[in-house]
Amino acid sequence: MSEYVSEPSTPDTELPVVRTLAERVFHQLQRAIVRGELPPGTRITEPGLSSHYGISRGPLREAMRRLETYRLIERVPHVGARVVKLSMDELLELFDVREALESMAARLAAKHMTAEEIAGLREVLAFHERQDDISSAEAYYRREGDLDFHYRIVQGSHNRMLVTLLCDDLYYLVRLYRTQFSAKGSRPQRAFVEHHRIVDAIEAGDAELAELLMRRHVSASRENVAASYAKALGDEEGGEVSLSANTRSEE
Amino acid sequence: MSEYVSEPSTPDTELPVVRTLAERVFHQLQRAIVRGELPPGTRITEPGLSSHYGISRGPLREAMRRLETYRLIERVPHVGARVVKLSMDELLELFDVREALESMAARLAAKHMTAEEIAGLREVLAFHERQDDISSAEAYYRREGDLDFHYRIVQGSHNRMLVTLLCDDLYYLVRLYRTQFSAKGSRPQRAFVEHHRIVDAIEAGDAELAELLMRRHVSASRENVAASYAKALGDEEGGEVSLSANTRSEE
DNA sequence: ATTATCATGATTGTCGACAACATCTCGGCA
DNA sequence: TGCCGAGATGTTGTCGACAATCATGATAAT
Repeated sequence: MSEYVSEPSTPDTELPVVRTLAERVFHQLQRAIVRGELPPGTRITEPGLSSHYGISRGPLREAMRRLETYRLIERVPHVGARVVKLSMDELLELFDVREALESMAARLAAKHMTAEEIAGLREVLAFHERQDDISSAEAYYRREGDLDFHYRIVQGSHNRMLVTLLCDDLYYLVRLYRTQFSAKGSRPQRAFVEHHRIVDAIEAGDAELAELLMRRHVSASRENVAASYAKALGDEEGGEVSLSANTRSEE
Repeated sequence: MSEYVSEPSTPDTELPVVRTLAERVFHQLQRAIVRGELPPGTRITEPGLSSHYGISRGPLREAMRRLETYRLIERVPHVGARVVKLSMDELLELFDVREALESMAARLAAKHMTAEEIAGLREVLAFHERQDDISSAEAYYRREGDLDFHYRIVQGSHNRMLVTLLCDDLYYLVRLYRTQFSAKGSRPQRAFVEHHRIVDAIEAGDAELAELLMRRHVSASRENVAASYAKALGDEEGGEVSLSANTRSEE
């Protein structure tokens, strides 16, 4: 996990120099949650974690507060905190938000993206295709790369608020949903085609088209997830569907 | 300020029972910042505020963390915190984000809004018009009511994530921008017409139209602000434009 | 047997103090 | 005179302890 494939110069999230204990334990907890090491619904207790990480409750509370802002945990005053429990409804809601924000990002990217950024974007795409040809089973990297693709477009919007919202606030939630619902990438071919068309539109500076295509792209992903879920729900004859339904969010 | 006009049953933000010191001082600081009592760029020092509010630094730090997540203050490790400094660039970025999210909200509202919610929306509109006829100078209430209009549509989307993002996270930033740039409401007639058409589309269940109209509505507001700013900038012949330029964000 | 009440335990909220760090000031030196 | 560095000062980061609150389980009354 920590070793990336290191091909198209991974976005390199600036490797933030951790200057404080709270930051360090925050990143550790964040990774643990996103990876599923702390399953959803797990009760988070301050004395427990502070002793586990060997720090005081002060920095730990700060870390938990930051986790709360990322919506990775939920806190109730005087009661405690739990790792966020994900529902299919909320996943679909997240798709709607992404559809709105990422289509806007694509629109702005078509206007503001530099030639270098577009080149980097094509590089990512080419790498994905190679990766897919070689070992199609290695869905993990593809998924990460998928996020990379969207990540770069958002960056290309040159809208700092948009970047913060999508890449900082919602990014980890998306990743959590993927591990949650054990997304098995499917229909990669179609996704690749859509990706290429989006880049084409961006390169052509066609803001409206880029926006429309990104919108369809996210929407199609949403419908795919919803359909898979409905099918899984039908297979269990109205019974409760296990959380790790065979949904696909190839992004 | 604290007494509202109390006409169309103000959205009544559930009046959250403050269960902890940190929450209380958080709300106090939030109000102080949004109202401009703590001007932008003001240095926030923990000992100062903790003694001012008569509480310890612990709860105060928690309040400041929450303010940071609302982007009302900016913190740098080991250095300190300041009330956020607003630039015109960031205001325009915020408009782009709002355009994306609120148009999506209007789309969803057209699908999911109940008859009661639509009736409440019309009530707000009617109240605004009355208010406008009587005392057009009382821009403050109109502006608040304006936010109320958008607020209700977002609520009508029935998308909790969208509601949280717009009403909880970005709401206070929008209010801060308004006090910042001393928005003097203009072109209220046109805004009213646009508001009515949006409600019509929602009532008709026309999602695409509602989305398009809301998008134009926010976009027009954005362009209005940008134009006012450009004009003010021209009036000063390239000189530095005062922060409280005569921009209008009546939306 | 069921429900209400209360004691117990654990967890969160709050506090004050100490340590680490950054900034500012002032003196020395080229 | 201007620049650099050491010390002083204030702020933030961290810690441990105490108080307030909530969940749990046992006990007793109906």
